[in-house]
Amino acid sequence: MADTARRIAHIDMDAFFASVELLRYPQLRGQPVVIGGRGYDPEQRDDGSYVFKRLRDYVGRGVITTATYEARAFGVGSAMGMMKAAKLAPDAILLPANFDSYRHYSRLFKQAVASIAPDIEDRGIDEIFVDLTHVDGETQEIGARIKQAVQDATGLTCSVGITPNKLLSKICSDLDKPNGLTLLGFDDIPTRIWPLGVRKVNGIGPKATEKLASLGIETVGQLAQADQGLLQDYFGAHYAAWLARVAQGIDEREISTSRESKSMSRETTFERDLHARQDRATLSGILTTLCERLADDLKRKDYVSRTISIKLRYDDFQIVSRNVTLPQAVAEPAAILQAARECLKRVPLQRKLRLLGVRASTLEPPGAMASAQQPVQGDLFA
DNA sequence: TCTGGGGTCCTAGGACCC
DNA sequence: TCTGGGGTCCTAGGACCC
Repeated sequence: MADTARRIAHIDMDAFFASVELLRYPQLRGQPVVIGGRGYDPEQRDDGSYVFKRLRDYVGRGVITTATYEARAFGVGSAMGMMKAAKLAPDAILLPANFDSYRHYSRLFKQAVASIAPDIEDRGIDEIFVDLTHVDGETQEIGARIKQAVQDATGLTCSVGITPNKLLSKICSDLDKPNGLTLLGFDDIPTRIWPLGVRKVNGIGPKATEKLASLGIETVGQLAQADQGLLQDYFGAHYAAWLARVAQGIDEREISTSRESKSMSRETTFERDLHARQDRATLSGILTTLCERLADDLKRKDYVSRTISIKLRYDDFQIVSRNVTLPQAVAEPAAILQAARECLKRVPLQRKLRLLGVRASTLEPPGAMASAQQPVQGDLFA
């Protein structure tokens, strides 16, 4: 289908986790608030009021997952380490993440949009793509209706971009945050898109941005003018061709309304770095728990897995992974644990560890369920 | 004591098969 | 005294996204 015929919306909830928390704690409205960390909750006084933790009081590892716009004014943002954030905004209110609550509001917001336009592609807990091509009405008016429906269902605002494709809509939903509604057509690309930094493009990350900068390419417009041979030399034919299309605002991808999971995983960062020998019992317990949780996830979603992987992050942040593909798909915790131990044997364990993870991929419906597994054996993390 | 946890997709090399 | 060539599966790592 030609892009000119399509109307694609990208809908992004504004500061989602933090906004949900403000529904629960409206007294914090207008203040810098960040979500992150673990192992604490606001303390409730006898009179029902709360004692909130400040960012400066936090000890431990972790990152900020969301910051209110008041907190962002201090330079605090998503994925920033807590210690760094505490230096920038020591007095910001700190709240722990409450994923059950976010999932609840996520469902409400998606249902509200679905009542207006049913062709929805899930892009995580707080954003979606929606195909409005066959929805009656003016684009602007549909956008306003969607925002109102989300507000009515959740009490939360979102930002919406509506353009002929996913690439442009994703960029546009970000142009007027929070509570924005941005429409754009192909004719607007030179004036609205080309001045933007390449990093605004979904799929151009930190590495590619840096590489492009080294070629003197900072904006999408400069990318559009770049020599194709040069891009190929630096990025390979495939990515170079994609970059060229993206710079022209070309993106033919369809909305994908349902997708099977490709993998499921569980991982955890330890409160302190652990050593394979000295902390063997602790690590063994953690590995067992991860495998049990993963088995629960598989069971809940009704999958079995043929490939089990482990992931380690050393104290120097180096990541290694090992995986094993089994003759029979598995879902039982003991079988996953056994496979994970096999993987562990093949990984260097001299350095201290910061993170341990287990992943299940090559997922299948249970069908012919895996036969009974051998009892777990071996010494590693026993 | 900077730097979470859950994902997807791509690349590249080796094994193995016809 | 050359070492085809395609296809698939498996493994490990890396970029990127929310």
